Amino acid sequence: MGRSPCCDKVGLKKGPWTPEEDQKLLAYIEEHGHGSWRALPAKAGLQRCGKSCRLRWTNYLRPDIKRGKFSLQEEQTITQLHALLGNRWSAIATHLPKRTDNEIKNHWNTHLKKRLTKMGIDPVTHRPKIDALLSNDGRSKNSANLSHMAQWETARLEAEARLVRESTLRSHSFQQQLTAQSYNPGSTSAQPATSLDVLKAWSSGWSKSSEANGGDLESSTSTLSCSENAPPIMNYIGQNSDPLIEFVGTSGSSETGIIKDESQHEWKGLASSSRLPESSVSFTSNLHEMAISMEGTWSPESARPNSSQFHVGNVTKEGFTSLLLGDSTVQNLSGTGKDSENSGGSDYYEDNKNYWSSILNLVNSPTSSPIF
DNA sequence: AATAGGGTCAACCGCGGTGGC
DNA sequence: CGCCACCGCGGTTGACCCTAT
Repeated sequence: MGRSPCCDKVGLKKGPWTPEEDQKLLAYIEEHGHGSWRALPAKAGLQRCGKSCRLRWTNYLRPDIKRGKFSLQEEQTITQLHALLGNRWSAIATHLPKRTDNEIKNHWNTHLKKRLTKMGIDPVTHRPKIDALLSNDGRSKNSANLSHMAQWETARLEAEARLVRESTLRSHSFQQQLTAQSYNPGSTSAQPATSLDVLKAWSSGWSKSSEANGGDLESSTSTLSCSENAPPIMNYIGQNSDPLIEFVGTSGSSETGIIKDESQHEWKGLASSSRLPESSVSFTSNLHEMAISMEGTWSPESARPNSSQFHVGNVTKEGFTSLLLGDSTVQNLSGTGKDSENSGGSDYYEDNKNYWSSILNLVNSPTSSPIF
């Protein structure tokens, strides 16, 4: 096809860069800019392919790169954004100034992911791995989950479509801003920006509609009628008689668990066949891109003492992050008296709301990417 | 001191998206 | 409209480093 031969060309060097090569590349870019990466190596006198030069520049030589250990703040940011965006490292990197996507990806894979795993949290979904602890019959548990998922996805689509309509009516100016960002040309970070703004809009839209409707939305199947306090995302949990907690991050990778894959397929199928208004379709698409869903099953058993190493059922996502970062004060959360039948109650919702609020704060932060 | 095993991270690979022709 | 060249992204690899034995 039209793919460039790149490094397959004979005579081109591969492997680690020497200081001399670095110097050549630096000197050339400082003087001329990189221009066309493909043409650069010849002009700079390098026996490398353009791709290799670009990578070396963006991941190592660029002057605005911060190297060294990640701070706790950075780790928290990565964890939260990963919960939100999945493996979209470039999008995550836009919120960590001076860090490259490659560096963040490596740090996640070698440190943060392992820490989460050790804590019994699925690093893909950012939810506790409680199924195995709760059930001696993992298969039946999984199929129970799957059967719930179709319901959740249907309800979610309905809810989102409704929110779209409300949001459109309520905030025309917001829509203009959203549209402008969606079509921001040449910016690879535009998509996450849009998605996160959608989250913000959704959150605010919900609180308004909640006030207007007394928290009771029209659809009998809607999951938006369950909690007075929770933001809409949180409302996807708890409609069922089972309190639910599951975070399914839509990442670019395909090797994740059965539940996540099934969820995505369900979603796509429903989205393609649903009769949403045009604007809703794009909005919904963005929401899906936003990579947040919550489904699956959770049982009060998980909140009982001795049910697991820590009371995962009560640990909020904020708690996960803090646990990950060794925040003992939040660790205590998991051990407090929330192991009753009220596990899925207001404290639970409040904690989860806090988690997502922290993400929203994160993306709203002035130190974040200028796209916000 | 030698070495095996695990961890880390820079670099590569291959794919998808996009724009020009 | 289709082809091609290019760029950027995410996944993977492998060389190097560190630590335990």
